[in-house]
Amino acid sequence: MLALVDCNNFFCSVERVFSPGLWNKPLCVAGGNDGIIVALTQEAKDLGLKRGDAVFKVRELIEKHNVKLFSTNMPLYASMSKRIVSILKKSFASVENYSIDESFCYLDGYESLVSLEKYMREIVQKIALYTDIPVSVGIAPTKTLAKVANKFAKKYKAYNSVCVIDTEEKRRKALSLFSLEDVWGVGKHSLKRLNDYGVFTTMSFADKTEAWVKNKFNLPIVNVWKELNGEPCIEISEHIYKQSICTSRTFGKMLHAYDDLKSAVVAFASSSARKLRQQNSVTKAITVFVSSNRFREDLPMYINSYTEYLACESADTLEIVNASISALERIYKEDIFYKKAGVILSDISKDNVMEYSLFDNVDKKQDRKILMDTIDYINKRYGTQKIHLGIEGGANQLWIPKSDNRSKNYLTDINDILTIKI
DNA sequence: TCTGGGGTCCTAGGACCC
DNA sequence: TCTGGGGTCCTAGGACCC
Repeated sequence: MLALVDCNNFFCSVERVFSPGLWNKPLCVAGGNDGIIVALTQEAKDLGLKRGDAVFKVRELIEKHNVKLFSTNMPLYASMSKRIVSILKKSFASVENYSIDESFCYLDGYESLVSLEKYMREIVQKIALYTDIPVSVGIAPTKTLAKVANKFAKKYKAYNSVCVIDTEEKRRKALSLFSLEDVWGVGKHSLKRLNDYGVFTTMSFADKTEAWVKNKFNLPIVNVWKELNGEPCIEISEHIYKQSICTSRTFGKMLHAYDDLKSAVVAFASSSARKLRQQNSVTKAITVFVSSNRFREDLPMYINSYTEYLACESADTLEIVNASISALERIYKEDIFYKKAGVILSDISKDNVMEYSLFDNVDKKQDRKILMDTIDYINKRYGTQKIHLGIEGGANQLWIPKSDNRSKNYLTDINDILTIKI
């Protein structure tokens, strides 16, 4: 058995922790550039707002009902996420941190507990006590069934935050009430194909024979089918480090001049390099992509990318930045208004298996390593961007996305710590 | 005026080998 | 009419996830 612990409306709940007056009010969190809604509370959903709505299209609705709108504040959410994961890690031997707001806890060895359900409920209370974040728990023999159970725990108050699928009877009951499009791993495309074959409900899909499913679908859907029938197929995530690292932004305004675009790309490359070093990894491939505004039909459309390969692995900001500049030089075109760009690092491995080039000056490598460590140390201690490359530009970088409604960094910046008056 | 940012896994098909 | 048979590795792009 395993338990999926999932935070309710995570981004919104974190904002509410620091604005307690908002617990029963409608609130939304917008994505980068305050472009689209990425998270919203039940109260906001009840007003007709949806995840993915373009903010400018629903502005009227938001103002009419006095919906509180926040810009994304990832450092705040990441810090809160860490606190919740650390509570789980103290309670279970094996925890897989699946996403910023979800973790799988493996319950092998915990079966002897009088009641798993009761134990999980205590953890829910502990998380609420320590962090104020409401979470829901789904317990089942497979990840996909735990996802199903979790949805029930969220949807129906009577479960009191914890739902268990541990018998065949409960499994069949849950699947007959569960919408096929909500099944983990069934996307738009697969849903349509299933519908075309006359399969419209989760139960009828699970009740198909294995031969039928294998004959018509590829591995991912076959695995979903097995998991719905109680056979675990999705392993514990093996990757202890990311296999690709991306930093990309939609710009606050369109960029035209090469130098402006270059500052953005350099900043993204530099940020990706920092993330790379954080997980003690090195990269060999640096991809830069640029794009015009895909919604502007009156302007020329342009999307392109180029990948530079390093002679040998590196986590050195200067090397990665240089590679990204030469990639940008290959794809930059004049007469284009750029709206988005990004830098992707791939071909990543652990830095302890790093190769050195026969033609490299070893001293230089060591010096660079010390330089990077020092920069990371200073930026960690005194704030990101305290030390950065000159070509990233100053404080008025043109590419910086809009985020007018961003909350403070209550948990990660000493200057933003809340003052409580008693 | 304004339409996000980050990941993973799988597969088909090309390039290459004997 | 016939035009080998069998592999491996790599990559771009699709599908899906939060």
